[in-house]
Amino acid sequence: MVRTDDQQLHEPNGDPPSLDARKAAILTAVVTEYIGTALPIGSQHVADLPGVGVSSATVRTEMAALEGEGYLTQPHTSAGRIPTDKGYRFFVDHLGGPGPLEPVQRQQVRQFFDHAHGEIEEMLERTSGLLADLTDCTAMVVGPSHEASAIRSIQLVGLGPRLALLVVVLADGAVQKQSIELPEDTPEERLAEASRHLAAHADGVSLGMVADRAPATGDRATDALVVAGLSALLSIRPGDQAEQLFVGGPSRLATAFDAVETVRSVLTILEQQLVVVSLLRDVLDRGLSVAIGAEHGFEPLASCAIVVMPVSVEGEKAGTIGLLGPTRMNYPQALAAARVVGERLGQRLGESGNL
Amino acid sequence: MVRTDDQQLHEPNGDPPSLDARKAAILTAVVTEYIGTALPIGSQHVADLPGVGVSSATVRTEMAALEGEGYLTQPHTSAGRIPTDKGYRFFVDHLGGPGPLEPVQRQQVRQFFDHAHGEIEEMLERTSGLLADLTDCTAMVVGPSHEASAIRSIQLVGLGPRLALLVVVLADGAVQKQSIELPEDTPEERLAEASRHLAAHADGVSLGMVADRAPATGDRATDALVVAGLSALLSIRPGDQAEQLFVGGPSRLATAFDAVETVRSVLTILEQQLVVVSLLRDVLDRGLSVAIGAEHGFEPLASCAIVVMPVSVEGEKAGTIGLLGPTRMNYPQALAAARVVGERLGQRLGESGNL
DNA sequence: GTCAGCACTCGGTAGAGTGGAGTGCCAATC
DNA sequence: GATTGGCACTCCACTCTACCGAGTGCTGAC
Repeated sequence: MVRTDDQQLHEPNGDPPSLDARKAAILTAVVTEYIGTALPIGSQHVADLPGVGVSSATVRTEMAALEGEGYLTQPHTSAGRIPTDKGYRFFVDHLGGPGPLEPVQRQQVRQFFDHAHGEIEEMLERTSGLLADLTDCTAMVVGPSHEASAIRSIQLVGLGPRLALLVVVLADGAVQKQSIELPEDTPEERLAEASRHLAAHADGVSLGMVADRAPATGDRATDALVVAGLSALLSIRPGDQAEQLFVGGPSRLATAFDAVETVRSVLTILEQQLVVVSLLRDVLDRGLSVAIGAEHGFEPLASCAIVVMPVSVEGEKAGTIGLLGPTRMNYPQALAAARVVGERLGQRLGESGNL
Repeated sequence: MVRTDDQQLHEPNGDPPSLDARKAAILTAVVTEYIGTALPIGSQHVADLPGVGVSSATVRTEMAALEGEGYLTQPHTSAGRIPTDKGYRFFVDHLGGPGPLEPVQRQQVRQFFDHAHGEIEEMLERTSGLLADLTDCTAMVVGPSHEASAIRSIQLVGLGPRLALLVVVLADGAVQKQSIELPEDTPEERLAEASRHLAAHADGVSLGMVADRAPATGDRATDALVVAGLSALLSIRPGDQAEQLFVGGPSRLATAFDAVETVRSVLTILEQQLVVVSLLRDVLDRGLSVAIGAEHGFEPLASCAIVVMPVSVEGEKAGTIGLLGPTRMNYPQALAAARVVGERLGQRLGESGNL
């Protein structure tokens, strides 16, 4: 396992690979073919490929070596080779970044964002669908955290005799709300008055920075209302749950895996919003853009790979894009789609959101 | 297929069944057992059950008759019987309405609604999860249509130099929004002025009833803004899409079906919000609370059954609950859970929403 | 009408045989 | 010394067969 470090990686993995050109070419060929066919790749098959100018016997020798070094494995003797997680890792690390997208897909993305409009949540939801379409993977889109977004408007709206709604509009276009119970027969004016006080106190302040005490208003009943509003306001940002998750195309999982049990367990994970969001964050925090198999350290997803791509608006982090597929997913395509969609989404959020 | 009509059904099916008590008991036994085991049920197995006081030979005769009448079928000769859609239909029609829920589950529902609070959308989302937990089916919750809900507050909030957000608060606690492009350098006061005019025009009016023309304000720039706001307001209710759909526990599908292809196709359906919502409405419109197999006339879900339950607040329709599972789903349990959760949800919406 | 008994059917499983894809190794070649 | 064609070997996937057992339909007795 110990090996000399003769190569710089943009995604170091603790065990920097050192493969000569031919081994690299063969490994790449196996990965590419396996991604396409999902069938073990034999030496003859590789030798037949253009770019590999050696006989199958030579390929066999090299493949045996690659297996010894942990890049390839055999489902059984006398079968072809399939890549290990380490093999995929090498492949991904040597892609040289995400490639370009197919022209048709470029067009699809352009068209999508040209017609995207209106609500931010709806757009994020539809973006997850777009990504799923582009990549045939399940897509995850994490919306921007509203923690740092300034409050643009804050208002108490009466809904019934004992019920009001605190409505907060943020600078990024998000609207948050929280219901508040009222003492019987609170007059409309008192709601308006409390609204004004809350606005004076919190307008322009970022959601995460709102002080938990407001100056007194002079009227005791109004003060009570302001306190209630403030506590509702503070409850809007319950730590981690701030980010919304949109999952697109979960049905693709059933295409990717043929064991129904695998599908079930992965779907179960996807139902847990918090787990998914923190998993994505975790991968990003470790500086990875791809997590393959066991790399993300999350056992139930050991047969999956995850592609993550931060979405940023004018340099500021404004969300995350994720793609979930089998370890034999089409990495170049997934990375390209994630990059392009991420960029366009960031632009779009910048146009409309203004963080 | 033509048969005499000697029995009233609360869910007529075009071909009212007439089975003597013993046939009915045997059919019910087969359905119940098959729901539990997912294995074909043999005559011996049925004869062993308490309540069926005849020998397996007699059961065989009856089962052959039931098969002839289309209630049962055999996967192959020399296998036990499994119910047909018609068999399930008979079973469901003769349940005598949804039964009671298990005490543990009752407790679970009570606890859930005691702790439910805050945002309506979040509660509906979590309700779908609750239903999935209770029934082991995929749950669908359709939120109330906001068409008839009165506007309580309408406001234009400036987000950037060329962008504003129209925020509409409805009496049922829903908040709708739509972004509006502004002419360069629209002053805050003009937004406020336009907000006031919009409010005067639309406040108290139900979302579906807003007139598409507002009286002039006297100022041309403000008028333009009001017109823009009004058109945004009208675009908020794009016909069918008004209802929000929350899907809970799609992973249960992977438990229910062992063919990954079935799972994939059903998941694909669930991704199409519009299709699901109108499917549920369609079933309800036909006066059914259960649609089995081909009954809903939707080919891709031929191996599924759907349980629907309207949610009403003070007699007004305020949403729909749906359960999706295999035709061999546990109907009594599903119906019971749907009824109880539907009732509690209606109450809850009544408390907080005030339609 | 009910039931025990019986012959029959047919799916599922286990075991044997076969074909083929792919491997590892080796000796010949460049 | 690297490369390659040749060859023996392995082992999966598939087929065929036999067989067990669950379950059926039928029949004749009660």
